Amino acid sequence: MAWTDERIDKLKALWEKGNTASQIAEELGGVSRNAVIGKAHRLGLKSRPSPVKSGKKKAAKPKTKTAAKPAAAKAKAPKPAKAATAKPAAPKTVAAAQQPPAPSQATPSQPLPSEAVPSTPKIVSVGPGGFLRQGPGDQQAPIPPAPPRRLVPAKPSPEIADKTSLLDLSDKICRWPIGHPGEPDFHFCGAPVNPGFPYCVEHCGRAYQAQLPRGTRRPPPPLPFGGPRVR
DNA sequence: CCCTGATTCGC
DNA sequence: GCGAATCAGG
Repeated sequence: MAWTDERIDKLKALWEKGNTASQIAEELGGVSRNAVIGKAHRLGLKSRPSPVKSGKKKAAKPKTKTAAKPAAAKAKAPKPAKAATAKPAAPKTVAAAQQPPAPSQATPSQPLPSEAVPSTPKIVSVGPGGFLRQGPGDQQAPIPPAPPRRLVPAKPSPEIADKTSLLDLSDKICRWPIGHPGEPDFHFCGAPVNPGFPYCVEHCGRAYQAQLPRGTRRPPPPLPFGGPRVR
């Protein structure tokens, strides 16, 4: 079974939705669990709670079907794994509560010019509402906003009459979740996004306002506010 | 044993 | 690129 665009799309959606590889495989049909996992990794999907992680070393697995060649020894070097070289783990949150990564020790043959360490490698700007905004290279909402547990916005928008499902998400529609994942009527706002943000104008206000530390909250920004420049 | 995802490596 | 085989933790 070939990995068509649609199948890949579904794989992504289901994977990120939290389905297990087995479930995804069954859903897609024609593929094994391993195929799903393999594809997921090739797609660069992030790993989800996996039982086996490693900090342990992996045992080598000599899987030579036709001919066993221990002598060859392959190029299968035991992965040093976390060598802790200059490899930023690419933190996803830009929240203020971010912790500095463990200081890597000096790399051999790479004398550091000095301790000149860029304090803010990422481009971050502040939007009118006081929330942080990310540069184009690093997309993703700062923090998934905690959606209202028991309160649902009266009526988000008429467009979602058909329920905006996970599969319907795009960068042009509001991703604000309505309801709780798992509920039969769980869906997303689906309204047109505030340009440059993952949510519509209304939900941008809610999402980012909620990010502000307690005590420093300021009155809700006058809506609509328009990110970079709305014209 | 079952499940899970991660990884390897022949194809 | 694909995925069976294998590994390894729960």
